Amino acid sequence: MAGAKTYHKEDLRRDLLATARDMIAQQGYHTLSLRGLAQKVGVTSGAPYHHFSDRRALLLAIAIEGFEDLIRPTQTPDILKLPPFDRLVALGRAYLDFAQHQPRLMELMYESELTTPALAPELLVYQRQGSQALLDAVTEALPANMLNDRISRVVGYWSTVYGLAVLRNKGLLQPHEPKAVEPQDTDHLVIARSAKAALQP
Amino acid sequence: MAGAKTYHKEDLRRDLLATARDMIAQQGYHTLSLRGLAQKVGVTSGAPYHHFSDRRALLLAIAIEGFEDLIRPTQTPDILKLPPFDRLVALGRAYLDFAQHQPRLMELMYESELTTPALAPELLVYQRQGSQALLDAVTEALPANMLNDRISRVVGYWSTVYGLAVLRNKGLLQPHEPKAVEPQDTDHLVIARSAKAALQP
DNA sequence: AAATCAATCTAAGCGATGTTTAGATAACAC
DNA sequence: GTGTTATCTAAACATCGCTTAGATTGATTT
Repeated sequence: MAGAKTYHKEDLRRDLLATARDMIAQQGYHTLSLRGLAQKVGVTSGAPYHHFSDRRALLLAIAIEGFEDLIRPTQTPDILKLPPFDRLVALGRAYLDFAQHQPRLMELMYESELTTPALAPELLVYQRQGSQALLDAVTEALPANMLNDRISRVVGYWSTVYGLAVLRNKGLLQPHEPKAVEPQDTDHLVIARSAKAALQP
Repeated sequence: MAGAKTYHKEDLRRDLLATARDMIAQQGYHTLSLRGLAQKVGVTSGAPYHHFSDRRALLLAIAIEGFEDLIRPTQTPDILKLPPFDRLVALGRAYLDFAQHQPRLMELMYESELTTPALAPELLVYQRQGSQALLDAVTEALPANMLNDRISRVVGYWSTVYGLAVLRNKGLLQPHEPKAVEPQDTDHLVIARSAKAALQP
Protein backbone atom coordinates (compact mmCIF):
# COMPACT_ATOMS: atom_id res chain seq x y z
CA MET A 1 0.00 0.00 0.00
CA ALA A 2 2.23 2.76 -1.18
CA GLY A 3 1.29 6.24 -0.02
CA ALA A 4 -1.13 5.05 2.65
CA LYS A 5 -0.34 6.38 6.07
CA THR A 6 1.24 3.42 7.70
CA TYR A 7 3.16 3.02 10.90
CA HIS A 8 6.09 1.98 8.84
CA LYS A 9 7.12 4.78 6.53
CA GLU A 10 7.82 3.58 3.02
CA ASP A 11 11.22 5.15 2.69
CA LEU A 12 11.91 7.51 5.52
CA ARG A 13 15.54 7.88 4.59
CA ARG A 14 14.68 9.32 1.21
CA ASP A 15 12.02 11.59 2.71
CA LEU A 16 14.49 12.92 5.24
CA LEU A 17 17.12 13.65 2.62
CA ALA A 18 14.71 15.36 0.26
CA THR A 19 13.08 17.47 2.94
CA ALA A 20 16.39 18.40 4.50
CA ARG A 21 17.75 19.40 1.12
CA ASP A 22 14.80 21.70 0.60
CA MET A 23 15.15 23.24 4.03
CA ILE A 24 18.87 23.78 3.51
CA ALA A 25 18.28 25.33 0.10
CA GLN A 26 16.00 27.86 1.76
CA GLN A 27 17.74 28.79 4.99
CA GLY A 28 21.10 27.09 4.99
CA TYR A 29 22.37 24.14 6.95
CA HIS A 30 23.07 26.15 10.10
CA THR A 31 19.48 26.33 11.25
CA LEU A 32 18.56 22.79 10.31
CA SER A 33 17.68 20.75 13.38
CA LEU A 34 17.00 17.04 13.32
CA ARG A 35 13.98 17.57 15.54
CA GLY A 36 12.49 20.16 13.23
CA LEU A 37 13.21 17.96 10.25
CA ALA A 38 11.60 14.94 11.90
CA GLN A 39 8.52 16.99 12.76
CA LYS A 40 8.23 18.27 9.20
CA VAL A 41 8.44 14.75 7.84
CA GLY A 42 5.87 13.63 10.42
CA VAL A 43 7.94 11.37 12.57
CA THR A 44 9.31 11.46 16.11
CA SER A 45 12.74 12.79 16.89
CA GLY A 46 14.34 9.41 17.39
CA ALA A 47 13.31 7.97 14.05
CA PRO A 48 16.05 9.50 11.88
CA TYR A 49 18.67 7.69 13.92
CA HIS A 50 17.65 4.43 12.32
CA HIS A 51 18.85 5.81 8.99
CA PHE A 52 21.70 8.15 9.95
CA SER A 53 24.15 7.69 12.76
CA ASP A 54 23.97 11.37 13.64
CA ARG A 55 23.24 14.81 12.25
CA ARG A 56 26.67 14.97 10.69
CA ALA A 57 26.02 11.82 8.69
CA LEU A 58 22.83 13.26 7.26
CA LEU A 59 24.54 16.49 6.26
CA LEU A 60 27.36 14.47 4.74
CA ALA A 61 24.94 12.48 2.61
CA ILE A 62 23.38 15.68 1.31
CA ALA A 63 26.75 17.24 0.61
CA ILE A 64 27.77 14.15 -1.36
CA GLU A 65 24.57 14.33 -3.37
CA GLY A 66 25.52 17.92 -4.11
CA PHE A 67 28.96 16.94 -5.34
CA GLU A 68 27.46 14.30 -7.58
CA ASP A 69 25.21 16.96 -9.10
CA LEU A 70 28.24 19.19 -9.51
CA ILE A 71 30.46 16.56 -11.06
CA ARG A 72 27.99 14.76 -13.31
CA PRO A 73 27.75 17.51 -15.96
CA THR A 74 31.53 17.67 -16.18
CA GLN A 75 31.69 14.09 -17.41
CA THR A 76 29.21 14.19 -20.25
CA PRO A 77 30.40 13.51 -23.79
CA ASP A 78 29.33 17.02 -24.76
CA ILE A 79 31.96 18.42 -22.44
CA LEU A 80 34.64 15.80 -22.92
CA LYS A 81 34.69 16.13 -26.69
CA LEU A 82 35.44 19.84 -26.56
CA PRO A 83 38.98 20.94 -27.35
CA PRO A 84 40.92 21.58 -24.14
CA PHE A 85 40.65 25.36 -24.09
CA ASP A 86 36.94 25.43 -24.82
CA ARG A 87 36.47 22.67 -22.30
CA LEU A 88 38.14 24.49 -19.45
CA VAL A 89 36.10 27.57 -20.11
CA ALA A 90 32.91 25.49 -20.25
CA LEU A 91 33.83 23.75 -17.00
CA GLY A 92 34.45 27.06 -15.30
CA ARG A 93 31.05 28.30 -16.36
CA ALA A 94 29.40 25.06 -15.23
CA TYR A 95 31.01 25.47 -11.84
CA LEU A 96 29.78 29.03 -11.57
CA ASP A 97 26.29 28.07 -12.63
CA PHE A 98 26.08 25.43 -9.97
CA ALA A 99 27.28 27.81 -7.28
CA GLN A 100 24.84 30.46 -8.39
CA HIS A 101 21.83 28.16 -8.35
CA GLN A 102 22.70 26.26 -5.18
CA PRO A 103 24.39 28.79 -2.91
CA ARG A 104 23.28 27.17 0.36
CA LEU A 105 24.33 23.77 -0.86
CA MET A 106 27.73 25.17 -1.81
CA GLU A 107 28.17 26.38 1.77
CA LEU A 108 27.46 22.90 3.06
CA MET A 109 29.86 21.37 0.55
CA TYR A 110 32.79 23.69 1.11
CA GLU A 111 32.28 25.74 4.27
CA SER A 112 30.40 23.64 6.78
CA GLU A 113 31.59 21.92 9.92
CA LEU A 114 31.86 18.82 7.74
CA THR A 115 35.00 20.30 6.25
CA THR A 116 36.55 22.11 9.18
CA PRO A 117 38.41 21.71 11.41
CA ALA A 118 38.16 17.92 11.25
CA LEU A 119 37.26 17.15 7.68
CA ALA A 120 35.19 14.15 6.83
CA PRO A 121 37.71 12.19 4.74
CA GLU A 122 35.02 10.96 2.37
CA LEU A 123 34.16 14.54 1.56
CA LEU A 124 37.70 15.51 0.69
CA VAL A 125 37.65 12.96 -2.10
CA TYR A 126 34.57 14.60 -3.57
CA GLN A 127 35.97 18.09 -3.09
CA ARG A 128 39.02 17.13 -5.10
CA GLN A 129 36.97 15.34 -7.69
CA GLY A 130 34.91 18.50 -8.05
CA SER A 131 37.85 20.38 -9.51
CA GLN A 132 39.65 17.52 -11.19
CA ALA A 133 38.06 18.00 -14.59
CA LEU A 134 39.02 21.65 -14.45
CA LEU A 135 42.62 20.84 -13.62
CA ASP A 136 42.90 18.17 -16.27
CA ALA A 137 41.60 20.52 -18.92
CA VAL A 138 44.20 23.15 -18.05
CA THR A 139 46.97 20.59 -18.21
CA GLU A 140 45.80 19.25 -21.54
CA ALA A 141 45.49 22.73 -22.92
CA LEU A 142 49.04 23.61 -21.95
CA PRO A 143 51.59 23.56 -24.77
CA ALA A 144 54.49 21.23 -24.14
CA ASN A 145 56.95 24.02 -23.53
CA MET A 146 55.04 25.20 -20.44
CA LEU A 147 54.44 21.94 -18.69
CA ASN A 148 57.11 22.65 -16.13
CA ASP A 149 55.06 25.64 -15.02
CA ARG A 150 52.01 23.49 -14.85
CA ILE A 151 51.15 23.68 -11.16
CA SER A 152 51.01 27.41 -10.78
CA ARG A 153 48.85 27.72 -13.88
CA VAL A 154 46.45 25.05 -12.73
CA VAL A 155 46.30 26.60 -9.27
CA GLY A 156 45.72 30.03 -10.70
CA TYR A 157 42.80 29.06 -12.84
CA TRP A 158 41.12 26.92 -10.22
CA SER A 159 41.54 29.65 -7.59
CA THR A 160 39.95 32.21 -9.86
CA VAL A 161 36.92 30.08 -10.60
CA TYR A 162 36.37 29.08 -6.99
CA GLY A 163 36.96 32.60 -5.67
CA LEU A 164 34.59 34.07 -8.21
CA ALA A 165 31.88 31.51 -7.37
CA VAL A 166 32.11 32.02 -3.63
CA LEU A 167 32.65 35.77 -3.52
CA ARG A 168 29.67 36.37 -5.75
CA ASN A 169 27.44 34.35 -3.43
CA LYS A 170 28.76 36.36 -0.51
CA GLY A 171 27.98 39.63 -2.26
CA LEU A 172 31.61 40.70 -2.15
CA LEU A 173 32.11 41.50 -5.81
CA GLN A 174 30.49 44.91 -6.02
CA PRO A 175 32.19 46.96 -3.35
CA HIS A 176 30.92 50.47 -3.90
CA GLU A 177 30.45 50.11 -7.60
CA PRO A 178 28.10 52.91 -8.59
CA LYS A 179 27.19 51.72 -12.07
CA ALA A 180 27.03 48.16 -10.80
CA VAL A 181 27.77 45.86 -13.66
CA GLU A 182 26.36 42.51 -12.67
CA PRO A 183 29.12 39.99 -12.07
CA GLN A 184 27.12 37.52 -14.14
CA ASP A 185 27.95 39.68 -17.13
CA THR A 186 31.64 39.60 -16.41
CA ASP A 187 31.92 35.91 -15.59
CA HIS A 188 32.88 34.81 -19.04
CA LEU A 189 35.29 37.69 -19.37
CA VAL A 190 37.02 36.78 -16.12
CA ILE A 191 37.05 33.10 -16.94
CA ALA A 192 38.27 33.55 -20.47
CA ARG A 193 40.98 35.91 -19.30
CA SER A 194 42.19 33.67 -16.50
CA ALA A 195 42.06 30.72 -18.86
CA LYS A 196 44.23 32.61 -21.29
CA ALA A 197 46.55 33.65 -18.49
CA ALA A 198 46.87 30.04 -17.48
CA LEU A 199 48.00 29.09 -20.94
CA GLN A 200 49.95 31.98 -22.37
CA PRO A 201 53.60 32.58 -21.56
CA MET B 1 45.79 45.01 43.20
CA ALA B 2 45.95 43.87 39.63
CA GLY B 3 45.94 40.12 39.20
CA ALA B 4 44.55 39.36 42.65
CA LYS B 5 41.61 37.01 42.58
CA THR B 6 38.69 39.24 43.30
CA TYR B 7 35.00 38.72 43.04
CA HIS B 8 34.91 41.40 40.47
CA LYS B 9 37.12 40.35 37.62
CA GLU B 10 39.46 43.05 36.45
CA ASP B 11 38.52 42.96 32.82
CA LEU B 12 36.44 39.93 32.06
CA ARG B 13 35.53 41.16 28.62
CA ARG B 14 39.13 41.23 27.53
CA ASP B 15 39.82 37.85 29.12
CA LEU B 16 36.87 36.33 27.31
CA LEU B 17 37.95 37.71 23.95
CA ALA B 18 41.56 36.63 24.33
CA THR B 19 40.71 33.13 25.55
CA ALA B 20 38.04 32.67 22.91
CA ARG B 21 40.44 33.77 20.21
CA ASP B 22 42.96 31.19 21.37
CA MET B 23 40.37 28.44 21.48
CA ILE B 24 39.14 29.36 18.02
CA ALA B 25 42.68 29.43 16.65
CA GLN B 26 43.11 25.87 17.86
CA GLN B 27 39.85 24.13 17.07
CA GLY B 28 37.74 26.58 15.10
CA TYR B 29 34.66 28.52 16.09
CA HIS B 30 32.27 25.62 15.61
CA THR B 31 33.11 23.87 18.83
CA LEU B 32 33.36 27.00 20.95
CA SER B 33 30.68 27.05 23.64
CA LEU B 34 30.08 29.97 25.92
CA ARG B 35 29.85 27.60 28.87
CA GLY B 36 33.20 26.02 28.12
CA LEU B 37 34.72 29.42 27.59
CA ALA B 38 33.34 30.72 30.89
CA GLN B 39 34.68 27.70 32.71
CA LYS B 40 38.12 28.13 31.18
CA VAL B 41 38.19 31.77 32.23
CA GLY B 42 37.01 30.78 35.70
CA VAL B 43 33.60 32.30 35.80
CA THR B 44 30.03 31.02 35.80
CA SER B 45 28.09 30.58 32.61
CA GLY B 46 25.94 33.66 33.05
CA ALA B 47 28.81 36.09 33.49
CA PRO B 48 29.69 36.62 29.81
CA TYR B 49 26.21 37.99 29.17
CA HIS B 50 27.12 41.14 31.05
CA HIS B 51 29.67 41.87 28.34
CA PHE B 52 28.15 40.33 25.20
CA SER B 53 24.48 40.18 24.35
CA ASP B 54 24.85 36.65 23.00
CA ARG B 55 27.31 34.19 21.52
CA ARG B 56 26.95 35.79 18.13
CA ALA B 57 28.06 39.15 19.50
CA LEU B 58 31.20 37.64 20.98
CA LEU B 59 32.07 35.92 17.71
CA LEU B 60 31.38 39.14 15.86
CA ALA B 61 33.78 41.06 18.09
CA ILE B 62 36.50 38.51 17.43
CA ALA B 63 35.85 38.55 13.70
CA ILE B 64 36.10 42.33 13.67
CA GLU B 65 39.39 42.16 15.55
CA GLY B 66 40.53 39.81 12.83
CA PHE B 67 39.57 42.21 10.08
CA GLU B 68 41.42 44.99 11.82
CA ASP B 69 44.52 42.81 11.90
CA LEU B 70 43.99 42.03 8.24
CA ILE B 71 43.42 45.61 7.15
CA ARG B 72 45.98 47.44 9.26
CA PRO B 73 49.06 46.29 7.30
CA THR B 74 47.42 47.38 4.05
CA GLN B 75 47.33 50.99 5.22
CA THR B 76 50.91 51.50 6.26
CA PRO B 77 53.05 54.09 4.44
CA ASP B 78 55.35 51.27 3.35
CA ILE B 79 52.56 49.81 1.30
CA LEU B 80 50.90 52.99 0.17
CA LYS B 81 54.05 54.47 -1.28
CA LEU B 82 54.64 51.51 -3.58
CA PRO B 83 53.87 51.98 -7.26
CA PRO B 84 50.44 50.51 -8.10
CA PHE B 85 51.61 47.26 -9.63
CA ASP B 86 54.06 46.45 -6.85
CA ARG B 87 51.44 47.45 -4.34
CA LEU B 88 48.79 45.13 -5.63
CA VAL B 89 51.21 42.24 -5.61
CA ALA B 90 52.29 43.12 -2.05
CA LEU B 91 48.68 43.36 -0.93
CA GLY B 92 47.90 39.99 -2.42
CA ARG B 93 50.79 38.43 -0.56
CA ALA B 94 49.78 40.13 2.69
CA TYR B 95 46.31 38.70 2.28
CA LEU B 96 47.71 35.23 1.70
CA ASP B 97 50.04 35.51 4.67
CA PHE B 98 47.20 36.42 6.96
CA ALA B 99 45.07 33.54 5.73
CA GLN B 100 47.94 31.12 6.11
CA HIS B 101 48.73 32.13 9.68
CA GLN B 102 45.13 32.47 10.88
CA PRO B 103 43.15 29.81 9.03
CA ARG B 104 40.54 29.31 11.76
CA LEU B 105 40.07 33.04 12.12
CA MET B 106 39.58 33.31 8.37
CA GLU B 107 36.76 30.79 8.61
CA LEU B 108 35.06 32.90 11.25
CA MET B 109 35.51 36.06 9.19
CA TYR B 110 34.27 34.71 5.87
CA GLU B 111 32.50 31.39 6.36
CA SER B 112 30.75 31.44 9.71
CA GLU B 113 27.08 31.79 10.56
CA LEU B 114 27.89 35.46 11.09
CA THR B 115 28.00 35.80 7.32
CA THR B 116 25.35 33.34 6.15
CA PRO B 117 22.50 33.16 5.57
CA ALA B 118 21.70 36.36 7.49
CA LEU B 119 24.83 38.43 7.42
CA ALA B 120 25.69 40.73 10.26
CA PRO B 121 25.62 44.08 8.43
CA GLU B 122 28.55 45.40 10.43
CA LEU B 123 30.65 42.53 9.19
CA LEU B 124 29.89 43.16 5.53
CA VAL B 125 31.50 46.57 5.86
CA TYR B 126 34.67 44.98 7.15
CA GLN B 127 34.59 42.25 4.52
CA ARG B 128 34.45 44.87 1.81
CA GLN B 129 37.09 46.99 3.47
CA GLY B 130 39.29 43.90 3.56
CA SER B 131 39.57 43.85 -0.21
CA GLN B 132 39.26 47.55 -0.90
CA ALA B 133 42.99 48.27 -0.92
CA LEU B 134 43.44 45.43 -3.39
CA LEU B 135 40.76 46.75 -5.69
CA ASP B 136 42.03 50.30 -5.54
CA ALA B 137 45.52 49.18 -6.44
CA VAL B 138 44.29 47.33 -9.50
CA THR B 139 42.33 50.35 -10.66
CA GLU B 140 45.27 52.67 -10.17
CA ALA B 141 47.56 50.29 -11.99
CA LEU B 142 45.27 50.12 -15.00
CA PRO B 143 46.35 52.16 -18.02
CA ALA B 144 43.78 54.68 -19.14
CA ASN B 145 42.85 52.72 -22.24
CA MET B 146 41.54 49.80 -20.19
CA LEU B 147 39.48 51.59 -17.61
CA ASN B 148 36.26 50.59 -19.31
CA ASP B 149 37.17 46.97 -18.63
CA ARG B 150 37.90 47.84 -15.06
CA ILE B 151 35.34 45.75 -13.22
CA SER B 152 36.15 42.39 -14.71
CA ARG B 153 39.86 42.95 -14.10
CA VAL B 154 39.34 43.94 -10.50
CA VAL B 155 37.01 41.00 -9.97
CA GLY B 156 39.45 38.62 -11.56
CA TYR B 157 42.38 39.57 -9.40
CA TRP B 158 40.42 39.66 -6.16
CA SER B 159 38.84 36.29 -6.93
CA THR B 160 42.23 34.74 -7.55
CA VAL B 161 43.70 35.99 -4.30
CA TYR B 162 40.71 34.98 -2.21
CA GLY B 163 40.36 31.61 -3.90
CA LEU B 164 44.04 30.88 -3.47
CA ALA B 165 43.93 31.82 0.21
CA VAL B 166 40.89 29.72 1.01
CA LEU B 167 41.61 26.71 -1.15
CA ARG B 168 45.08 26.36 0.28
CA ASN B 169 43.69 26.32 3.81
CA LYS B 170 41.22 23.67 2.75
CA GLY B 171 43.98 21.52 1.31
CA LEU B 172 42.43 21.64 -2.15
CA LEU B 173 45.42 22.84 -4.12
CA GLN B 174 47.40 19.64 -4.48
CA PRO B 175 44.95 17.15 -5.87
CA HIS B 176 46.99 14.11 -6.70
CA GLU B 177 50.16 16.03 -7.31
CA PRO B 178 52.94 13.48 -6.90
CA LYS B 179 55.88 15.85 -6.78
CA ALA B 180 53.89 18.22 -4.63
CA VAL B 181 55.24 21.67 -5.08
CA GLU B 182 54.16 23.61 -2.02
CA PRO B 183 51.58 26.26 -2.87
CA GLN B 184 53.64 28.70 -0.84
CA ASP B 185 56.21 28.49 -3.59
CA THR B 186 53.72 29.25 -6.29
CA ASP B 187 51.91 32.06 -4.50
CA HIS B 188 53.98 34.81 -5.96
CA LEU B 189 53.87 33.19 -9.36
CA VAL B 190 50.11 32.98 -9.31
CA ILE B 191 49.73 36.45 -7.90
CA ALA B 192 52.16 38.02 -10.28
CA ARG B 193 50.52 36.28 -13.20
CA SER B 194 46.99 37.21 -12.22
CA ALA B 195 48.16 40.74 -11.51
CA LYS B 196 49.61 40.90 -14.99
CA ALA B 197 46.49 39.36 -16.45
CA ALA B 198 44.42 42.00 -14.72
CA LEU B 199 46.43 44.73 -16.35
CA GLN B 200 47.44 43.51 -19.78
CA PRO B 201 45.17 43.68 -22.82
C1' DA C 1 32.71 58.25 56.87
C1' DA C 2 28.19 56.32 56.01
C1' DA C 3 24.70 55.48 52.89
C1' DT C 4 23.19 54.82 48.33
C1' DC C 5 23.48 53.13 43.80
C1' DA C 6 24.94 50.88 39.67
C1' DA C 7 27.70 47.33 37.79
C1' DT C 8 29.10 42.69 37.98
C1' DC C 9 28.97 38.19 39.43
C1' DT C 10 26.68 33.52 41.24
C1' DA C 11 23.09 30.22 41.55
C1' DA C 12 19.32 28.28 39.66
C1' DG C 13 16.37 27.36 36.13
C1' DC C 14 13.93 27.33 31.25
C1' DG C 15 13.55 25.78 26.60
C1' DA C 16 15.68 23.62 22.74
C1' DT C 17 18.84 20.48 20.84
C1' DG C 18 21.47 15.95 19.74
C1' DT C 19 21.39 11.48 21.14
C1' DT C 20 20.26 7.10 23.66
C1' DT C 21 17.32 3.59 25.65
C1' DA C 22 13.35 0.50 26.27
C1' DG C 23 9.54 -1.14 24.46
C1' DA C 24 5.67 -1.30 20.94
C1' DT C 25 4.43 -2.23 16.17
C1' DA C 26 4.84 -3.63 11.50
C1' DA C 27 6.90 -6.34 7.74
C1' DC C 28 8.82 -10.56 6.52
C1' DA C 29 10.82 -15.29 6.39
C1' DC C 30 9.83 -19.88 7.50
C1' DG D 1 0.70 -19.04 12.26
C1' DT D 2 5.27 -18.27 14.54
C1' DG D 3 9.35 -16.12 15.26
C1' DT D 4 12.70 -12.77 13.73
C1' DT D 5 14.19 -8.37 12.35
C1' DA D 6 13.72 -3.72 11.10
C1' DT D 7 11.46 0.36 12.16
C1' DC D 8 9.02 3.51 14.88
C1' DT D 9 7.28 5.80 19.50
C1' DA D 10 7.79 7.43 24.06
C1' DA D 11 10.63 8.93 27.40
C1' DA D 12 14.66 10.35 29.22
C1' DC D 13 19.66 12.37 29.62
C1' DA D 14 23.31 15.68 28.84
C1' DT D 15 24.57 19.90 26.93
C1' DC D 16 23.88 24.32 25.26
C1' DG D 17 22.26 29.29 24.83
C1' DC D 18 20.06 32.33 27.54
C1' DT D 19 17.20 34.49 31.47
C1' DT D 20 16.05 35.61 36.16
C1' DA D 21 16.64 36.64 41.09
C1' DG D 22 19.54 37.72 44.37
C1' DA D 23 24.26 38.45 46.42
C1' DT D 24 28.67 41.03 46.32
C1' DT D 25 31.61 44.61 44.93
C1' DG D 26 33.24 49.27 43.67
C1' DA D 27 32.09 53.85 43.03
C1' DT D 28 29.27 57.98 44.02
C1' DT D 29 26.90 60.93 46.80
C1' DT D 30 25.84 63.21 50.93
